[in-house]
Amino acid sequence: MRRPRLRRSRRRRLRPWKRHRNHARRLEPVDPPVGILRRMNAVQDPVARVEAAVTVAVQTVGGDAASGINAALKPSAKPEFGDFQLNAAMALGKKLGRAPRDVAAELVDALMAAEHGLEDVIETPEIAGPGFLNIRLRPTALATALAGMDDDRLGIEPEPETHGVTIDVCGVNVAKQMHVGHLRSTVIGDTVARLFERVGRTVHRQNHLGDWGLPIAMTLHSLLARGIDFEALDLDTLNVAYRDAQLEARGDARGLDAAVANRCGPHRIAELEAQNESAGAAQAAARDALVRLQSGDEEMVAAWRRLIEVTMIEVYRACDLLGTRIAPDSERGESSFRDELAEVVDAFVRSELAVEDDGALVVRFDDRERPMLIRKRDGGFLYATTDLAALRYRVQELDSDEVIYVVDARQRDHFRDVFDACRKIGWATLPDGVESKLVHLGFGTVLGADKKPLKTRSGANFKLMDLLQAAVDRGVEAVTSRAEDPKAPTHGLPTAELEAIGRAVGIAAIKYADLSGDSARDYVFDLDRMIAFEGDTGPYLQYAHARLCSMLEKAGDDASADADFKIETPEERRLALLLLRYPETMKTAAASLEASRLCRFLYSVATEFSSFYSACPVLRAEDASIRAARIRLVRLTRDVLRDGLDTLGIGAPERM
RNA sequence: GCGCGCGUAGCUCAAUUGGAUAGAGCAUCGGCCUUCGAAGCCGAGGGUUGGGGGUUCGAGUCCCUCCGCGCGUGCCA
Repeated sequence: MRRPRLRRSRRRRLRPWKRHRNHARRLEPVDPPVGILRRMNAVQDPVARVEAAVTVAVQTVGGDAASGINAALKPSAKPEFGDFQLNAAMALGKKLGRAPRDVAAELVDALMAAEHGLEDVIETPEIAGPGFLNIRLRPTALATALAGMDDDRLGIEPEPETHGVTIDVCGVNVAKQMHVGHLRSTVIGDTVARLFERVGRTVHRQNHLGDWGLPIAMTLHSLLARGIDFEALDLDTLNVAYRDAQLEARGDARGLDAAVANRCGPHRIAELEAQNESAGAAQAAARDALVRLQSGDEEMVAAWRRLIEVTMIEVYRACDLLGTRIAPDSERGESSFRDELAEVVDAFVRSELAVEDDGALVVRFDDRERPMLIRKRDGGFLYATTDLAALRYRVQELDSDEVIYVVDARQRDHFRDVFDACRKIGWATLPDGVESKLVHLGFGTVLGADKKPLKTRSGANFKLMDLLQAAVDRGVEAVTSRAEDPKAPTHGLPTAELEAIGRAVGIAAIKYADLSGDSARDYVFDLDRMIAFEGDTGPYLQYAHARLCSMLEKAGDDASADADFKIETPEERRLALLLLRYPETMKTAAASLEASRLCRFLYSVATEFSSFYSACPVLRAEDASIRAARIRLVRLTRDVLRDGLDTLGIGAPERM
């Protein structure tokens, strides 16, 4: 059970380059086989041909000094600097002790050597500033490159990796409503899963339900004691029972100590004593209930199953509305590891990683004072114990070379402990020797306008469904009122259809706002801004997509023709160069677990398309070949936007 | 106390991991709809990147130091 624990907090961020260093490294073409593959690919793809030639040229000019030099082609900072830039000359110059501009000149010669055959692909690079190489693709090469990615996969080749990836998502607790704290785990977790799926990985979403232990037993006891009808049970009743059970069992030992110390009156002390006594009684009853549940008591087990069922109906209502692929096959709650906990502890004791301390069993680490507790003095297990069992299952049984926990950033220390312990005992190593990567993708808190964790006016947590409903209402309202305009493409659509579009718009607003920033940071939940439809929002992307669809619909059969691309105007060029970066953007976003990269990319596509749209007539283009070429560019843009939004888990209506 | 993290335009965020004049959106101001969807486009103003020092051809980014803020920190999850 992962309590989101919404407490006061403001800003928290891990530096991406620290957090994801391992991911970034994985992308670099360090192995010779990858280099060869790239060069084979290069036959078709002009950009890949240039990249391959650059690698060779840097080797040729740098010799031994070339190792460790970044020979990657980067998109130019500005259009004046060409399409791509190579910054290797400066670093190489430093290493060789030579003037960077001289090195740059040699790089140009090596790059344009006849053996690479690049004369038809790029113009002769220009040397700028301290030694930047500015590279410009010839228009025909650009057209060839675009055609190369215009297929079902949009240029994204599936990764050959056969191990799976496991992603811990959602983190719901049985008998409790989903609230804001679950939004991010669900949205970010599902999108990261989609990113991996999009690049061809096998993904296991795991919903680690808090469905076991004393809190659940307390709730069951409370419900049964009150003779609640389990058939008619709903989540609200359940929620109240959960809260009451917690309060009942809590007591106030600290208050009592304080009262005695402060010489409070006998009446106050007696009151607190009574409260503690009843708390003790409630705890004893809960323990008794837990024992019955653990021993398989029929009534208790049936009630427990019903508890989960009632909770999950609501969970899937939210997950479905959010458009996630989180379903019952993702469920693997704490209860499913209950029989492994003693053995997990034994394993740590046997390997002498766990030692007794003040009656408890702890695992110690060399580099930190705080130990990790895996068994309480009273013999009970802790969440770390369950997490260790679950982690072993995820690596070993689900065969994962990467396990990602999408959980509140404040649990960072906890996961560091669990991961290190898991590695120490050897459970992070797969049978084939591959070391599984264990990652905590910690996210920041959702704040209210007052910069404090988002709460209702009465101080309670916002129910997730209420939040979503508010966004959906706004979306439906906006779409409906716009459809009243006789000129609007949505004018006259049936109400049900307008509502479906409005729902997609409202949900897009919330999801995009959650995904488009650095996930580790807190953000302010401001529905007005999210749904403003202006600027960097989900609805803006949907709008661009709807316009593209609208043009293609008007183009009729011409939309499906594969005319040759013709890239001539600056707007066409900027859009084309951007689209070419789609495959790489997707791979980087997946490897770095940063959906925000894909968001930023899609936003650029939408704005570049808008500029192209106002500058370049498409359907009304006078020249037939230009018209056909632009229609195909529009189609490719639409496909990328649709595919990208789908990967984010955001719906893309054809009209809005 | 110790540990982890954060500080960029009035506000919300970027900056491709050390590259060119720190970029977007919102807000403000000025242009653009009888013509492919104006939920849009084009343009303007707005910055001592918390302060100081260092490393080098080059620092928002790396190192040191100070200031401010947040989170975590042994028997809850």
